[in-house]
Amino acid sequence: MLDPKLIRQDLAATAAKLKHRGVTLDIPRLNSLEEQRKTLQTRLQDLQNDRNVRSKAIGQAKAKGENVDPLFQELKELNDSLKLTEEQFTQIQTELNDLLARIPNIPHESVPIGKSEADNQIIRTWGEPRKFDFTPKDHVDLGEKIGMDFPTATKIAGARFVVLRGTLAKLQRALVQFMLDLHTTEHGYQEIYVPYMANSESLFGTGQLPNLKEDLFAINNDAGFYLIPTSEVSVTNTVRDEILESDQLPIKYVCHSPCFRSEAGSYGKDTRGMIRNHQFEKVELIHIVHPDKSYEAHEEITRHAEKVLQLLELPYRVLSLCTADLGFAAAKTYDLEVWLPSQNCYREISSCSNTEAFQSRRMKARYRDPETGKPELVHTLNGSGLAVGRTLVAILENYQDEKGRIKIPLALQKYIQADYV
RNA sequence: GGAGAGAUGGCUGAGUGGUUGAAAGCGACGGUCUUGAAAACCGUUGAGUCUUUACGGGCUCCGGGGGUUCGAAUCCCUCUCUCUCCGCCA
Repeated sequence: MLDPKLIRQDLAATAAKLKHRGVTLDIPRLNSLEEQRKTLQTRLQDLQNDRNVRSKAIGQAKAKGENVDPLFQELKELNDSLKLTEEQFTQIQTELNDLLARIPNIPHESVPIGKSEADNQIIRTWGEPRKFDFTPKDHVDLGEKIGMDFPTATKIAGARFVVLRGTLAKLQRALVQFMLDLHTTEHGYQEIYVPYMANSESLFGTGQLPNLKEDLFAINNDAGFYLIPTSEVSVTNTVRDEILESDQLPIKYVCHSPCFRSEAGSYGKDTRGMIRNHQFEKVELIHIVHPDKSYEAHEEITRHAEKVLQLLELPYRVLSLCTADLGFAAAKTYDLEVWLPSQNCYREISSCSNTEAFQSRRMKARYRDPETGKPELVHTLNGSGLAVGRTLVAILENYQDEKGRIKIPLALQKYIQADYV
């Protein structure tokens, strides 16, 4: 959520910045709603004040044993107009809030302006794509021979699921273990385990609701749970409605979880293999930081995700997403893209975003400023470190030999006692 | 699943219709005292929001939502959560 003050006081400039994201604000409507809100709220509060004062007077008069009947009559009339004003105010306020809740974050000034993903900016490239003296197979061809089973997954659940058996299942587990160990021992994260279902307040807090509801799996029960599309939802919401002491910051969590995405709207896209499944494993990095430190933290979290790829010796590049490609909550995002030989291109394997106060405002996640003693919004960041399913894909494809065997990366050999899968 | 008890400020905990945003204690902060510290004493100490250049003033909030009433932390309905006992169970 944007600061409502921007809508009130700086609407034109805000609209101009959002225009780069391809979002057009309905300025006349916002202005009109805001004007009505102000009028109604002032009127409502005056009426409430009037009611409070008079009601107190009744209490005092009664205590003295005076006749209070005339006072009753006045208040009954006042209450009628109060009720009416209250209804009008609530309606306008709801309308305005619904509108505000659907406005995405404002891109940071360092974000490249662009019209599509083609305008994303390459920040750096690491490693050299391997030269093959044979035609590299894709992860599906490689995987099917060693325990990657799509037909069985389809039977159990449907399309966009996978069954992994034997060493392949173990390889995925080794990747999780490796990433968690790296981030907890080398990068100073605290490991955290969280629910894989979340309520709508949490999904609203991180920005998946109301706009991105289509991407979620809803649980069909009274509690109104959703399966988490990323543990960012659960982990970031640990600080929802909290006022943290400033010495608690920064908070750095690492969390392994499955992620569930409906992939509505991506029909026909990456239908083959493990690239885009309804369920996948991810190790997520979360920072809760002082607002002055969030861009520093953004570089740090990105480096931490990169480190995983470096240790696995997987070639990758870092992109700064342009204004048109930014996610709803993000002010700035670096995507990490890993080299996939079968596709002869780089594919997203991590996304590291600074949401600034966008999520914390929705969540009321604050820290106490030691100078003023006042609560202020924290900044929140999230980054995949990494998407485990896609890392598995990258390893299969980059570490294959001519016979279709997969060499185990050096960094994983302490987790998996084999040279090859 | 059955029976019961609860949910109040950073914490403990009073408050069952009328100057109660809320006693008291603890904690925290500031001050006095002290060479310094402790103790003691005095004072301050919730959040959100609206309005205002500012000073200030107002409104809302006692788990969430709804209702009764001139007036609700207090009464009613409902939901959520917590605790105790029983049953079941990874």
